[in-house]
Amino acid sequence: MKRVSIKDIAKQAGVAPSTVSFVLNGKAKEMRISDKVAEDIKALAKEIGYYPNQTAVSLRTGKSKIIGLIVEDISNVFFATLAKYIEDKAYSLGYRIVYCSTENDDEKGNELIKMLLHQQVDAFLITPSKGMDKQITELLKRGKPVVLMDRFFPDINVPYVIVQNFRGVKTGIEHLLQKGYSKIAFITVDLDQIQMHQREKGYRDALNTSGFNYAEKLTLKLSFKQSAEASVMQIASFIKENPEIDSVFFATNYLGIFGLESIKLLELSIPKDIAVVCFDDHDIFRLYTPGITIIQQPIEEIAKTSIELLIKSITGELAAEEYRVFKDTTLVIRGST
Amino acid sequence: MKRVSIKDIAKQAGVAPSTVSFVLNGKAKEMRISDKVAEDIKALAKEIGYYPNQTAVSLRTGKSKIIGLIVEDISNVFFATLAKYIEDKAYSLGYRIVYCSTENDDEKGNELIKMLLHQQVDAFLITPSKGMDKQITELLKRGKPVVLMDRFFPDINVPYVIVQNFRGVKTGIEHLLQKGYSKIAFITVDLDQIQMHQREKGYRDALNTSGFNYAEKLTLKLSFKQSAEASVMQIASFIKENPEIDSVFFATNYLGIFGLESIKLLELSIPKDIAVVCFDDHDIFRLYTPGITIIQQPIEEIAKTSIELLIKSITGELAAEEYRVFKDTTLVIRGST
DNA sequence: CTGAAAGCGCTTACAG
DNA sequence: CTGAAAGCGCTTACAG
Repeated sequence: MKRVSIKDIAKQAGVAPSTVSFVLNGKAKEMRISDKVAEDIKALAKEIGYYPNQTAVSLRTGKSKIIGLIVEDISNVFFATLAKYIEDKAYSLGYRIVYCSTENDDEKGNELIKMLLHQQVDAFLITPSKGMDKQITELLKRGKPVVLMDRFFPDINVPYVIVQNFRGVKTGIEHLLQKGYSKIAFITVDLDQIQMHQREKGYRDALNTSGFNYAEKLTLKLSFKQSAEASVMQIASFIKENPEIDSVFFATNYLGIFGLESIKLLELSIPKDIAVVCFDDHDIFRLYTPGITIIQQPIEEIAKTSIELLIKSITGELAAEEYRVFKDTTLVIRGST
Repeated sequence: MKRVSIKDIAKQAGVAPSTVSFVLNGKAKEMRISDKVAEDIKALAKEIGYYPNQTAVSLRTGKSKIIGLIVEDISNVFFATLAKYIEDKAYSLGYRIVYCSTENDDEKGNELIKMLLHQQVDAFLITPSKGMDKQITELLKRGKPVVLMDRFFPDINVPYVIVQNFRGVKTGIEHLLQKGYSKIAFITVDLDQIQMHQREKGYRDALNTSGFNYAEKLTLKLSFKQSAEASVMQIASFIKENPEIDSVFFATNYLGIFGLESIKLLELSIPKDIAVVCFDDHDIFRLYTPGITIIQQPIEEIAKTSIELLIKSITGELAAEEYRVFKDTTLVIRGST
């Protein structure tokens, strides 16, 4: 079964290939092709089951309709979920997605970007890791549309979609205050990232504007590099040393606490009467159920908006004011009534 | 910055484009092009940073070097992990991966296959759901290489890579017997799938060949369609009604038990002194730690072998004897010493 | 040993 | 209103 080409249709319809192309691309009116001819061609194309050869279109137009999705690790739930929503949205807009994982290896990321570039990828959707700034600048220099998700570089002028970190944390803290908790421990990591700073600011701000005093000693910054066990131990003794603590806010799920034993241990080291709120949902918090409060990231929205920005960027409709998009988080109380 | 084409190199090297093409495709010897010319061209290409336009190559050769990965849901851990390993392997072999999720919707799957087909995808890697048999037959009819993963259709003659279901379960049961457990409950679902039959057979066989009697009443088949709560209740009363039970073997993680509450409830309804073994690792079993035994599926091996078969199939080197590949499971005792 | 030419399937100025 | 022609960048018989 040979594939039908535009030529076959032209031959059968008794017109030139170009006429067929115009009709099928909706340029019949523009090219002032008679309605009858246009209708005939459309009917014939449908009957025959014609479908344009995307490769030929790509070669001719220089557009592949392929979006490169670069994440840290596609097997990670967060990125996989993101990928799912991106897939949905992109396919409905006529784009395909080619994915790859950098595994936080800048060299690999570099290599992948280079490859995708040569493979005629139209545009890029990236959740960048720290060292990818140069590569992204390079993409922009080459005129490739790029949208960053979940993270961003303040120094690079590129569209991004991230979460309302400040506001999200503030809502979570206010929720605790409303419930009558006021000695709120804030547990975070020592990463020098904008998101983390914003979250910490949300904590302070919520306390101060609510008339409670922000107490620096209730903030615990874990070293990102230490072992899961060390982190758990640190949290446990922190809580013991500050018996006034009535609640804990985890600023991130990237606390470096992995492995079921560590998580179990963490659970055991937090007394049952201490309320727990955490930013984003992850393994580490699966055990705190029911009653735990989650500041949930809107993965679906991040995905959809990112694709939308990217498409706009491809078609040149993206205004500079739209470059920065912040999505609101949702407060979810798990399993409670 | 304009892209360099084969023509540019030809011009600079003072030869014809075809000569450049031959050299760069390693056909210099075959075409008896002088070593000097060949070396010059290679050096020039490297210096200039030449990279072939894959779209043009695709159009000309009819090969896109794109593999379509069709799974049920890319956001699911199992499939996402599979995707990760497939990505690794495929990229190293010069293939890209376009993914899509069927969401167990046959119509959507149909649509996706059709689309990928038109988008010039070279070959397909599929974890098929029940209703995809016709679509897969259609692909084969069109001469597209296909490899199935994790599931298969006994009636369709297509390569597949699955797990040693029978042997895996047998190993798990024997493990329990060795530990001194002999009243082993077998909990499965009422799906009429080959895998499930093989697993049940593994259970019986292990008991019978070890000199213990297979007792049918210790097998519980849950309805796949009922709610998570109903399943948990059924399991709980099953265990209560059969107080001789000293251990439980879960035949699958697709028991329809989702949601943390249900899982917690399940955990509570299984007395601590009952040993638990389960086929494959999943949310549902995360809480049973430490001490739980997992019959782990080799996702990485499934992925790698599948790609290898697919590539062989593309190049026409796949012999019929290689069509069926069975991978061994691994017995993992979680968290115990 | 090497080059000129055709052609993959499409789009799009250009000429009637 | 419509068609002939060029060209996207490559590969591969074919001719010398």
